[in-house]
Amino acid sequence: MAKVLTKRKENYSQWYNDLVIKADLAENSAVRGCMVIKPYGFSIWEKMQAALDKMFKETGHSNAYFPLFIPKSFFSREASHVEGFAKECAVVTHYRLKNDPNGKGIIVDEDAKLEEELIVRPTSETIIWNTYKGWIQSYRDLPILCNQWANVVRWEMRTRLFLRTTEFLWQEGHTAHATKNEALEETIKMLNVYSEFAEKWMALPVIKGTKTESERFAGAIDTYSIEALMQDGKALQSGTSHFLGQNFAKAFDVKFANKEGKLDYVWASSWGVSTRLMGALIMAHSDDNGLVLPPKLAPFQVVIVPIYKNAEQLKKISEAVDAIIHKLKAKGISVKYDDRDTQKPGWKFAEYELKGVPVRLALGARDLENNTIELARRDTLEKNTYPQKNIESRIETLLDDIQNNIYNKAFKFREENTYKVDTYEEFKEIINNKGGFVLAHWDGTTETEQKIKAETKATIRCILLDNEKEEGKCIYSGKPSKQRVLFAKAY
RNA sequence: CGGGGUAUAGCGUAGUCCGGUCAUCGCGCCUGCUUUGGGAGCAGGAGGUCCCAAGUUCGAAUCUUGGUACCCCGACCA
Repeated sequence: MAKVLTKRKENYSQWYNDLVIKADLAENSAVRGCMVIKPYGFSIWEKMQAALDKMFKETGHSNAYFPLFIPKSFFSREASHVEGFAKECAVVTHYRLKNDPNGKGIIVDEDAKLEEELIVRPTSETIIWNTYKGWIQSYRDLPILCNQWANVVRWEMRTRLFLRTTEFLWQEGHTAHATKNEALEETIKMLNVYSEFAEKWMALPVIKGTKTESERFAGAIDTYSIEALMQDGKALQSGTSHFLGQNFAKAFDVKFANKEGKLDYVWASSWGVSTRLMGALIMAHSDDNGLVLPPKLAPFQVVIVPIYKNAEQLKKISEAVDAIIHKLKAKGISVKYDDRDTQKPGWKFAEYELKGVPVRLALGARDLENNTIELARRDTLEKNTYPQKNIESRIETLLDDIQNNIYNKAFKFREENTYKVDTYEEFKEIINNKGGFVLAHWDGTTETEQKIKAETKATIRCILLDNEKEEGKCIYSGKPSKQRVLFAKAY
């Protein structure tokens, strides 16, 4: 028992840290706040990228790439944008090192000071809108639908693997439109792409909504987000889509001639998801034995472990396994055959459980005699022996079952941990003791929101999009409210 | 940036109060044999700038001073 995880009940955040390390997903690097994403973790991210990228392209977007560095002056163009990001920017001031004249190592060459400092992008609206100015003259140039896969840097005070790191990987879409309506439609369309990805691929139920003014993206008119509930009762913002209005067009003077020949500012959206989704994936489904991966995002969906006493036996087992692998691959199922003789079967079982491989097959001498194979599913930890014949069809069905089962489990958890409350006492009781989503009336003021946050640490995660209107009274101020909003403690 | 901690082998640790057979133990690693259907057993072995620097002392992982790094709590965190 070399690698045991802290139990979720004992210390949820320790459990998360243990899991990330022990499942070989990522580790802290020599650079404070920056992580190394290890091959196994990165291949999950690649699966996410591939699925999202396909969805972006199917909705008409193209990938492009913009610079890592942004001239400092660009940031001051949009007032609230700079205010939102100024405190967490990494700044490049010099472009050369030299040998220390005192003989100790190398130092920054003060003669190589930049005329204008460069900011390492925390997000790319400014450099992109500066670029779009050159691309747009007429309504015929619109819309522009670009996405970029990139790394960004935000100098956070406290970091956690995947959930908040100084450098992280993400995609950011930046679109330009001739009309307000079209930009708004785009914003909603991409929010829906995100929620579909979360639910269909990550098996993660999410709630769609708009952010309140205080939680809004710096520079946006409206921020939409998808919110997921983690197993410890905290919310994780898993993706955002912003309606930017004409804010950035005005800041970067991007005008176009419309059909009537009149000049107008361009309308914009931007939207993104990051490696934070890895954190959501881990925390939503995993258990005290390790990671639980949805089959659609698992680096390999099936692992096969041979159990043998000698080389001759292994050869026979491998022949039977090869036939099964062939049939699985024909069905598009990814499979890994682990016939290493450096690790023992029991070790491999524990290892692949820790890594969340959805289906494990084991085949030994006993099975050779009976033409059987042992099948274990990760989500329920059930284990059974079946005939080898048609095992590929059984697995094909099973993978769908697992995908659905973990979604349903997460959905049920969210349902059981979502509360409607009408008094502040009840609200505090749930937020402090149970956690989860709380639907409550709010008077719509930032002041009330801040007071609730200060007293309970709970914030308004979003104002639900598909929420029925309901008259009520704000739980804090008692003032009238038209609908409930979603509160939770958040990551 | 405030408050509190920690730094000993690849990882996790004991020892620090009270200076001297004190560098401990577990995991991991290497070799051999036996094993292999849930993280194997036995035997042997390798691995150390006790964070760095200066000081006190016959003698420092241990005491003093200064530095550095990291962790936790808070503040901050579209």
